[in-house]
Amino acid sequence: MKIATFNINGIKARIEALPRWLNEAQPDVVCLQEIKSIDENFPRELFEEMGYRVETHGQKSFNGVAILSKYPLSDVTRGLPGDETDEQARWIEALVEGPQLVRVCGLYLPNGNPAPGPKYEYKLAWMARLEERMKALLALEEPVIFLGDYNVIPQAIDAARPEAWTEDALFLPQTRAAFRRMLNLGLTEAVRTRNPAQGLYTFWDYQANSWERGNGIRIDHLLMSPQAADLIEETGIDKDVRAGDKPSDHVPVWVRLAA
DNA sequence: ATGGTTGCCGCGCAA
Repeated sequence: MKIATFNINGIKARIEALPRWLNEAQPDVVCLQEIKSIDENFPRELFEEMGYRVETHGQKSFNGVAILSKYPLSDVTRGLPGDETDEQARWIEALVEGPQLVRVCGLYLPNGNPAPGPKYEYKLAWMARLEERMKALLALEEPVIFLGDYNVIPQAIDAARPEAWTEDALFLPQTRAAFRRMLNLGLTEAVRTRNPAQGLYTFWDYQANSWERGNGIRIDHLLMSPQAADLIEETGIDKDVRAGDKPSDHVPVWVRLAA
């Protein structure tokens, strides 16, 4: 079972690139971020015709997350618990009823810039709520994957030019400490645990020829519960997608599980 | 490089 995360930066803008990648990569489950669409405008039929179930948690213009799955989805939850006043669509959770029962939590963690400021405070508060949700689901001792755009550069080796990010909300010490706390709950970061190499990136800014210059960062992650980590067979970053026609600024990241 | 680019039912903002 192949499970992926992909920040598409707008479903309308990716109406060709996303199906193209789905046909090539054949993932069973995909968590999408930044669909930038309300539920009613999401082209669900397009993906249903490709054999996917579709669950969305949309928002007008900004944010918005979704899950595509070749297997039935149940127990769908929209919105990260812990703050009833939070209106931003950044969290969707579902139980995938495949050969393995796996819970997937698709997340779009706030960017947080500029820092310091209210946006950074919101990011840190959101990360605290995420940690609480992780604790609650880890207590079930079942396969769970928390995957998406974390907007966190975990270490200096996760940026081509780490010195350019020292004041950025994606790389500030408080941000990295909050991410480290999540790993310390007992979660395994799928890509890094399988590949310690430098130069693994998942995002290249549209600006300043970042892609051509190799100026990337690694901010899209899959965090696995112990029961999910035990099933990992392979991980990957579909870097070539960034060189395709009308690409997102992020590329897909995936894990293949046993069975 | 105080710029640069992309997407959003835009009229600036978020990334």
